[in-house]
Amino acid sequence: MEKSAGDTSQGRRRLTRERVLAAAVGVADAGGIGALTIRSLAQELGAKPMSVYYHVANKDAILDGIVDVVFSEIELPSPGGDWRSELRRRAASARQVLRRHRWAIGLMESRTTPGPATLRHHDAVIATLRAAGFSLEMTAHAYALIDSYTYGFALQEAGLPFEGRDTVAPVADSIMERFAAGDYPHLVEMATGYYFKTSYDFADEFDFGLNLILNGLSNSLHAGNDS
Amino acid sequence: MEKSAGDTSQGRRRLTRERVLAAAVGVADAGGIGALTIRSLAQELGAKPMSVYYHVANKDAILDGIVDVVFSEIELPSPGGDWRSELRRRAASARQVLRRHRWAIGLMESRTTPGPATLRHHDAVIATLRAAGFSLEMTAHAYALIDSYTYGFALQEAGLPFEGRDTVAPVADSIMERFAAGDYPHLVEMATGYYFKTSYDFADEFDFGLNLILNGLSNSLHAGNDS
DNA sequence: GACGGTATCGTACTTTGTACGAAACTGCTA
DNA sequence: TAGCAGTTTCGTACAAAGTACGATACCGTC
Repeated sequence: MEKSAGDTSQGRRRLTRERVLAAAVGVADAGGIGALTIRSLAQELGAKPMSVYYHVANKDAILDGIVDVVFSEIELPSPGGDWRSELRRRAASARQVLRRHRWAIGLMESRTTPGPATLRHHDAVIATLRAAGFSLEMTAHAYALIDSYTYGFALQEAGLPFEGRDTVAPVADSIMERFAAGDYPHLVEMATGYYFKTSYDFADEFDFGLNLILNGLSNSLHAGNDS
Repeated sequence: MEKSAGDTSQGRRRLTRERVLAAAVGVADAGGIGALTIRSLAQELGAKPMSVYYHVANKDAILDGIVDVVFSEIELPSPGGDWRSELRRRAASARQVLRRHRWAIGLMESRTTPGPATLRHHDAVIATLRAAGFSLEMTAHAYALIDSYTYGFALQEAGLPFEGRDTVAPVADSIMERFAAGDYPHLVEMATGYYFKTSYDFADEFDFGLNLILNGLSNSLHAGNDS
């Protein structure tokens, strides 16, 4: 009749909202968002399904919660430093985090109640832009632009059937079969002539676009106009 | 004993994959993707649940299918015309379509098997870039950039708790309560000083970013280098 | 050692996807 | 016209998942 010993795999100590959310992130990371059920979550926590409901209102609250957890993992830009490198750093961090938690980007659409980490994140980005000298209007423009690009890139990455270098080729063949009819000639050209080269990694595209955007914003900033 | 008369609301004629998918889009548009169940879909079609399974393998196939339907609604750019206006047109169309079907953007993450309309769409964009004189490498860059921005913008729009002008103010108050503590000062500054003005419409941000991107790409094209 | 709040859990109901096979329908041939 | 072979629709039933409700176990305090 020992107390709090002999756990299966996970810790058996008291549940908390934080532990619940952390476990939920773990389950989603491991098996996709579809694998995240109250029952699987409870098992991960070494508890019974209904126990998690003491710490979380319902599954929607869990989804809101883990989105906020994901945001909390993104490095914040600091309004003091050079705005371009700060924003570059946070964009790179955001992309890495969203890569680590592929399911997150698909969740962001449906969650309209941002958590504290999410708000803090947005606040820091706006602060950085304002400190750099952007007007309110230009800050809105820049903010929408940068975030759209960052999350959009992550969205595309999440939809790719392969990941990184070397995993492209195996997938290529099965995909190419569907193109046998000769439709989509330009897609085929890009695929065979560029994408399917083993040296290609879609992730490398990120920097090109980000640089172009930051350069454009820098010009707008110094020119002082908005278009 | 009349034949094929006296329907309730929807047509009672034979089901087809197309009708099933169209009805699915309708249900999702009306009540969100969460409202799309086999049973609700069957009711919309004036049929019984199991009947749809003759035309569609399972629910996942329906999700794949309606994503492709959404893509089919986006205007294609034509490789002949001015590439900037062509891409602007298709970007605007894409945004409108994704606004009409808010649920679609959240679905794109999980669907890794693109349908014919999706492939045709991508093919047309690539064709336009190639026709404009972009190299394979630059086409890849431009493509990733433009699409990331377009879909990312739609993703952000979908997550907004309000829509368009005039609907901002009502939501503003309830949101502001959460900021009472004084955290997020820059977010508050943007909100009160800019976003919550009744003249503000987030949708207007789209053109600014798109112009900046197209200008940047145009420069890269004429300069002939990649960075 | 009794007690009141805190935390966990057992049971059971509802919703949803869908397997399985039967029934209804359709066009065609004898 | 009757029968037949697909083709299409549907009835029944079960498993997985969210969660309401109330009971039980735990835990620090007097």
